Amino acid sequence: MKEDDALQAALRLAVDPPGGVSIGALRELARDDDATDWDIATTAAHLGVNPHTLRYYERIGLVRVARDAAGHRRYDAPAVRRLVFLIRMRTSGMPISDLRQYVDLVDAGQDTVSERLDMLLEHRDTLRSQVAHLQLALAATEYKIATYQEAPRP
Amino acid sequence: MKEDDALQAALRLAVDPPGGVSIGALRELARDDDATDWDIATTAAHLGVNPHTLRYYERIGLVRVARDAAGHRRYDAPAVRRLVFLIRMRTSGMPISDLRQYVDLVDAGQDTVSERLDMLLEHRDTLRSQVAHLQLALAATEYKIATYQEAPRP
DNA sequence: GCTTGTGTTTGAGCGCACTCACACCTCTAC
DNA sequence: GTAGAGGTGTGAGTGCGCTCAAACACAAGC
Repeated sequence: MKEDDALQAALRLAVDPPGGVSIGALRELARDDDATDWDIATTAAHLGVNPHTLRYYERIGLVRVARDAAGHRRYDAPAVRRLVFLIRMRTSGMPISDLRQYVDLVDAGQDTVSERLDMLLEHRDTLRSQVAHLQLALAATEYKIATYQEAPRP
Repeated sequence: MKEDDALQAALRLAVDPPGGVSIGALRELARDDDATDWDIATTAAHLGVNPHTLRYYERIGLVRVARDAAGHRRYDAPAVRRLVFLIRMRTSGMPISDLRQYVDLVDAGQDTVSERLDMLLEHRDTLRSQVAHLQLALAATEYKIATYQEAPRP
């Protein structure tokens, strides 16, 4: 029981991150601005990815992107929102094949909602065990750091 | 001082993962049994990796492993402990090149302790921001799950 | 009008971390 | 003594997710 409290405390502390994701960018993205209309370089910069990656994602069918008169990509708010979601899933470990499957389900309409939900539930479980694994590694690393710091030669 | 107690507690508790690594195996590994003397298949099974991976790690110089009369690898407790450390670092995102560097420092003796410490500190920061990132993704996923679950068509 | 900058498509290339194929070896059990 | 399971070293192959190269198009500024 007090074991449990200590765990909670340890986890809460381990979670508190100096140097995480750019909050400003997230806020700006969440603003859901209907005036959003970015070129590929701007979009890539805001999302923190390579422009090549955005073209690649379009090429493999993860997003459809509008073009201007010159044939250049224009990213509006819905496109950016989808990309934010996709990139978040990707960078948290979901493979591209699953993302393909997911967007195919979305495109297939409302009757695929339960399948999508299943995918999300599964990804949630994956995320949870990833977090647990990383926290174990973090604790082990901190332990080793402590042994190095307290005794010059352990 | 209470830092230290918390660390001990965190370590002990963080080792207890819901849906994570095999506890039995960890306990067995932690037993630091001087009688440990496994063949490659047993070792791989306990560590949850492919035997090929263990040969690969040896090939690239991450570990040195003793042989029996037939030339077959025998993994004793120190070898297993090093592998546990290496695999933990790897599966928490440290690239092989960094592991190479780290073991080279270890092999170079005591005067490299501060460099090793720096590497560990850096990896700790990486781990912390990884955890933060995953928790953000987890929150986003749970939010989406909630929207799917509470309203049939959001 | 020509350079510079930014974009386009498509196919090819890359880096990482394994993972496998192959040819050979060495026990054990029958 | 021979089959079969499990090992060995080494070079090659694989899968993933980008990332780049090449050849071309347009638009603005000097």
